Amino acid sequence: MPSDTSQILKGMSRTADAGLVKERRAKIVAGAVRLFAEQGYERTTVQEVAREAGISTGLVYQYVRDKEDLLLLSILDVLESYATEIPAALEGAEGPLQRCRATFAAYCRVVDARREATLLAYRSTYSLPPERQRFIKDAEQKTNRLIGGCIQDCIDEGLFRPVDIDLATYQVVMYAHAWALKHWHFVKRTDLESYISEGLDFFLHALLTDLGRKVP
Amino acid sequence: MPSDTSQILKGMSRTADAGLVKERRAKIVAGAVRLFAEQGYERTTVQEVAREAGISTGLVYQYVRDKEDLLLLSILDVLESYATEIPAALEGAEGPLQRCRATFAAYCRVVDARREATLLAYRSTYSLPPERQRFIKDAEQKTNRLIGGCIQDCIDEGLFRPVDIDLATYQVVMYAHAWALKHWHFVKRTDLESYISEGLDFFLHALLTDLGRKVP
Amino acid sequence: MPSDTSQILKGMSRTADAGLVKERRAKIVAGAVRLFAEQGYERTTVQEVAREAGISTGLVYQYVRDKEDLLLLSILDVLESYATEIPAALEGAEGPLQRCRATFAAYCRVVDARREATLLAYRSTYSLPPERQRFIKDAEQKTNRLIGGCIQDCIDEGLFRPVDIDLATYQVVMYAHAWALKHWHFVKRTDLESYISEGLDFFLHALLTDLGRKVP
Amino acid sequence: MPSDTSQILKGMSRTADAGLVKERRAKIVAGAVRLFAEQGYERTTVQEVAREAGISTGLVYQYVRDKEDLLLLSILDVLESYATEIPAALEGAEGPLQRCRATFAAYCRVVDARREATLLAYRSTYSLPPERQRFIKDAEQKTNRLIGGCIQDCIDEGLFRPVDIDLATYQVVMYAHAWALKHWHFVKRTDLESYISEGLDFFLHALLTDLGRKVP
DNA sequence: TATGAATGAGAGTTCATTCAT
DNA sequence: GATGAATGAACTCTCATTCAT
Repeated sequence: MPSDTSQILKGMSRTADAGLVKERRAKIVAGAVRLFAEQGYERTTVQEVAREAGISTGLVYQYVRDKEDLLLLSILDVLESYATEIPAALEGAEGPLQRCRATFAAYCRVVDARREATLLAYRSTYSLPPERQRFIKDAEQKTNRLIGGCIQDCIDEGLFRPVDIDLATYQVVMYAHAWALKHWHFVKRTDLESYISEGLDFFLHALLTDLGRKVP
Repeated sequence: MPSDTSQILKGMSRTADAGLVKERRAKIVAGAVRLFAEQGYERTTVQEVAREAGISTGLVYQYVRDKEDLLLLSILDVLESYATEIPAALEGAEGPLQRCRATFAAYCRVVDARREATLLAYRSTYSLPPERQRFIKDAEQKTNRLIGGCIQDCIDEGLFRPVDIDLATYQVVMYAHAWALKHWHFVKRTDLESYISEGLDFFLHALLTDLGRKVP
Repeated sequence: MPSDTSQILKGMSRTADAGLVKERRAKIVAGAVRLFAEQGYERTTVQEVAREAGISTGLVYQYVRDKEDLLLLSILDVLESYATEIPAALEGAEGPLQRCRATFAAYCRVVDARREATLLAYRSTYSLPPERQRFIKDAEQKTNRLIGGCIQDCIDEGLFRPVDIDLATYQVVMYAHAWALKHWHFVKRTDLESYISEGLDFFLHALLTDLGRKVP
Repeated sequence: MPSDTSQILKGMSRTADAGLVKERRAKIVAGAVRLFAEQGYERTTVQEVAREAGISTGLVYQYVRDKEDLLLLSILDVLESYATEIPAALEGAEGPLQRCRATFAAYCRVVDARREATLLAYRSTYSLPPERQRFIKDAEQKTNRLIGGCIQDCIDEGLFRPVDIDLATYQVVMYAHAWALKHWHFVKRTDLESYISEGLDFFLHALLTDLGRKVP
C-alpha cells in the first residue's frame, strides 16, 4: 500500500487504542464491502453497516469519519487483497515465464475470490472525491507493477516480443477483471480454471517469440 | 436493439404526440447522460436533469415514468450508438481480416466518442432492477455478435487459429472498454490511434495462423 | 334547489352559452361523481375527470372555477336527485300515513340508487370551505322538510304521537343514509325491500298511536 | 379489538423499546386525530402531525411506517375508546332493560366525547386499503355486539318485541353516530342529554311490548 | 466507550392550474 | 371555443450525522 495510507486511516478514527481500532474497523469494513457490493454504495445505509458489524450506528463514527470513508476503506480492502495474494502466489515459481503464468493465474483467482468487491471498486470509486480516487488508482498501479515486472523479465530474456509493457500489463489486468465484470456471461460458458488457461494461451500466443516450444 | 425496446419505451411516457416524445426524450436523455456520467446516477437530481434540458421538473415525468427510466434510457442510448456505428464502420471493408480490423478500430472509436457514457453503463447498470439489467446485457450481446461474426469468418478462412469465439470476442470488447475504464491511465501514455494499432497488433499476434505475411 | 344556487353556478363558468354550459357541466359532473365516489375527492385528478367526460383538461376550467367547484357540483347533484325523486314518489299516495310510508321508502330507494354518491357527500363535504358546506346543508334541509311535513301531518291527524318533528325526521334520514353508510354490512344480511319494510315497521311502532289497526 | 391488532401495530415501528413506542405513538396519534378531524386526512401534512406532537418529521417514521398507518392508528383509537367506555358504563346497571338504556346513553356520550374523531372515522376509512378497512369494520362490529347482546336479553325476557337484532342494533348505532354526523344541526336545537332521552323514548316505543309500565 | 433516539435537509414525484396555439 | 403541454409548489419519506445518556 502507498506509504501514506496509514496517514489517511489515522485521521479517520476518534479512538485511541490502535489495536481495537484495527480490529473493529476490519469488522466494519467486512460488512460494508458485502453490503456495498450487494446493494450499491448509495443504497446502503450506515445503519445497515452498523447492524451487519453488530454495533450501534453511533459507534461506526468512532472508527470512520464519514460514510465516504467507509467506501474508501472498502475499496482499499479489495486492492490490498490483490497486493497481498499475488506475491504470495509467486512463491516457488521459478523462471520469468513461470512467474508470469503464476501471476496471471493468481490475479484471476483473487478477482474470483473477491468478485463482488472488485465490482464495487469499479462502480463506486467515482463516488469519492478526486483526491481519494487518485489514492485508489495509485494502489491499483502498485499491483500492476508486479505484473509489468514479470513481463519485462520475459522480454529481457528474449521469451516475449518487445511489446509495450504498459499495454501488455493491462491486457492481463483487464482479462482478470473481465472475470468479474462479465461474470454474468462467463458463468454460463466456462469455469475459472478454463478461463485462466484459455486466457493464458491467448496471452502467450500474442507475446511469445518461440511458440512451438513454450506454450504447451 | 432487442425487438421489444419500443414496447418498454412506449410505456414510459404520458404524452401522446410521438414526434414530440422522441425529440424531447432525446434532449432529456442527452442531459441525463452527461450529468449521470459526471456526477453519478444517485448524486444527480431530477431537477438538475430538467434544468439541463431546459424544462421544468414536472415535465420530465411526462416523458419518463421514473428517475430509473431515465437511467435505462441513458444506458440504452450508449449501447444504441455502438449498435449503429460499428456496422457503419464496416462499410467498404473487404475480406474477413479487413472487416475484423475495422470492427476492432470502430469499437474503440465509439467508446472514445462516448467515453463518459460507457463508464456510466459500467457503473450504474446495477442500479436497475434485474429484469432491466438483463435487457441491457442483451443489447450488449447484440454488438458482441457483430464482433464474433468477424472472428468466426477469419477462422473459417483459416486466417485465425480455431480459438473460442466467445473469449476472443471479449478480448476485443474489453480492450475497447478499457480505453474508457482506464482512460485516466492511458491518456498520459498514448493516444487513441496508437492504442488501436497496438491493440490490433496484440490481438492479431494472438490469433493469426501465418504471422509473417499478414500483420505488418 | 335553494334560490341562490343558480347564482353560485353562474359564477363558475367562463362560457356564455347557457345551454351548452348546462349540458357540458352535467357530463363533467356525472364523471366527477363517479370518480370521486370511487377513489375519493383528493385522490381524483382533474385530468381524470376531463378524460372521463371526454374533453380536455383545460376545458374543464371553462365550466368550473376550481376543483373544489367540481366537488360542490357533485354533492349538489346528489342532493338534487333527492329533492327531485322523493316528491315524485309521493304522487298518487293518499292520506298522511300513506305519504309518510311512501316518503320513507322513496328516500331509501334514492339512497340506494345513488349509494356511492351519498357516501361522497358524507366523506367530502368537509373538504369545502365553510360557506359552501352551509350551502350543502341547506340543500339537505330542504329534503328533510319534505319528510318533516309528512310526519307533522300524521301527528295533526292523531295518527302519530306528538313527538319532536326534527328528531323523528332524522330517524328517517339516518335510516335511509345507513343503507349507504353501512351497506358493506347490510348487503350480507338483507335486501333493499326488506330493509325498507323492517325500517318502516320499527318507525311506525315508535310513532303510531294505535298500533293494532295501522301497522299490519 | 380483534386479536391481531398488536400484530399490525408491531410491524409499524422501527424502534425497539416497547414502552417508548407506546407512549410516543399515543402522543403522535393524539395530535393526528385532532388534525385529521379538523382539516381532513389528505389536507394534513406529516410535518404538521410532527409539530403537533413536538417532534421532528423524521421521528414520526420511527413509530409509524406510513402516513396511512397514522390514519389507521387514529381511527382505531376512536373505536377503541368505544370498546372501552361502553362496557365501563354498564357497571352497576341491573336488569336487561337498565343495561339497554345504559348502553344507549353510553354510546351517545362516547360519540359526544369523541365527536370529531368519530367524523374522522366516517370520512377517512375509505382512504385506507380494503384490508385495513375490513380491520376497522371488524373493530366496529365488536362494539355492535355489545349492543346486540342487550337487546337480545330484553327480547328473551319478553320486554322487547322479537325484532331483528341486527337492525335494532344499527338503530342505536346510527342514532349515536348521528349526534356526530349531524351535530351542526342538533347543536342548534337540543343538548346531549335531551338527545339521549328523546332517542331512548323513540327506541323503546318501537320495541317495548308493554309500553304503559316501562317507558315512564 | 457505547447506544440509538432524534434531527432536518433534501430527494422523487404529483397535480391543480395556466396559456400559447 | 378547445387543446394538452408546461409549470412549480408542495408533499411524503429517507438517512447521514449528532448527542444526551
